[in-house]
Amino acid sequence: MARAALSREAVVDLAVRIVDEDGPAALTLSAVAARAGVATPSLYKHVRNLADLRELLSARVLGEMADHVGAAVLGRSGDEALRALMDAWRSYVTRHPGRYATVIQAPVAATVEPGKRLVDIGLAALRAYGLTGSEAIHAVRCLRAAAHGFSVLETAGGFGLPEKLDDTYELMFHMIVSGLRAPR
Amino acid sequence: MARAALSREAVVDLAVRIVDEDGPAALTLSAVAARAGVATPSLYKHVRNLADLRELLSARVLGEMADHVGAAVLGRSGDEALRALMDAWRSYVTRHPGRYATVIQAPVAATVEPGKRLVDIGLAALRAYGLTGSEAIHAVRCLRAAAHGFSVLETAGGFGLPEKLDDTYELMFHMIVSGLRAPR
DNA sequence: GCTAGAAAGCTAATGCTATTAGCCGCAGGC
DNA sequence: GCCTGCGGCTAATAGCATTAGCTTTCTAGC
Repeated sequence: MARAALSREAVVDLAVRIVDEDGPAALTLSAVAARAGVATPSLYKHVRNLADLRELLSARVLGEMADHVGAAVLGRSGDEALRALMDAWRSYVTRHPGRYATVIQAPVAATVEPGKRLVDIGLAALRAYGLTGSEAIHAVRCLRAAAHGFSVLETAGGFGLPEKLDDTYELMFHMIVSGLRAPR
Repeated sequence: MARAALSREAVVDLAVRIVDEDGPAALTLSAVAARAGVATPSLYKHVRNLADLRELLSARVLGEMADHVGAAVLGRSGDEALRALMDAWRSYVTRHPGRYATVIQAPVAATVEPGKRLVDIGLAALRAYGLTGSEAIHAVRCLRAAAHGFSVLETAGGFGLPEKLDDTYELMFHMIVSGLRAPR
């Protein structure tokens, strides 16, 4: 191999920093090249094109989220596990809004693997609720929808009303738990 | 006035058609100009720049959504009103995924007015639940988070699992109603 | 130690995009 | 009938992604 100054992984690292610092709109190959101290076309030796980089970045971020959320749920069960899952999701998005925004507008292709992991983590968190098969899948989807919807609300500024988002979060969590407990 | 072939409104009309047909990424001033049968710089007579057009488009779409959702809720109350609100939100997004995707990645500035209207509609839909002041705001936020989260799930393909999204939707609605009824 | 080849960089060039500057013609008010 | 401004135009600039083809440099095999 020639000078291994750059690599596929290193390029994604730089992309992460860019979306962290300047938001997803700032993710251009020029910006990455500038940070790498390299001419723009050189990046094509590591990445197919900009769309490819975006996919790799999404996969990376979703993988990180799965790690973070998975670690939080580990060793807990019942309401506590559910709480840990939602809290972890929220805290990841709060800490890395730029990364999360990238994933949202991502193509689905590269994110299926970490996506499945997140589904499994959700299923594990819900184990104590005694949901079977499809019912569990629907519940996990609701968790995902709630977590995502709330995250967008929080990072977008939530209509700018003075009410505390923490309280909204509590209500949402209450809705989820009530819905899981109450018979249909 | 000279030939009023084009106008601010007409430009936004064309933008709507573009995101409908080719998605939000296809919204460029070139594309709009091509549809208008006009040179690209001519658009600057009607619109400040691309960002401005995106803002106008977001405002338009969110206004449409408020109309659609508002009409659905009108004359209903209780669970029925809530149901109508969520159904209308979902159906709008399903019918116009491109428009909705545009709003998501919008700046907040131009969307505050229709956003407030949507909040008011939500408050009206929840009137029968006897929520006071801040509690009602939190509930509306939860509705918005749920509707948005589910919409993204639905338009993005929802992990590709075989379970019917209609059933997920029912569970989510059940969660909301349970949470609103059950005491905290 | 030498050399062949590939990996990883480079420059040049193309084409698309937004955006600005400045020009021209027509319509309506005086 | 003239003047003004609106709404179009062309030309030009600059940033971006992407491709082609060249060069350098390291490494592996001998």
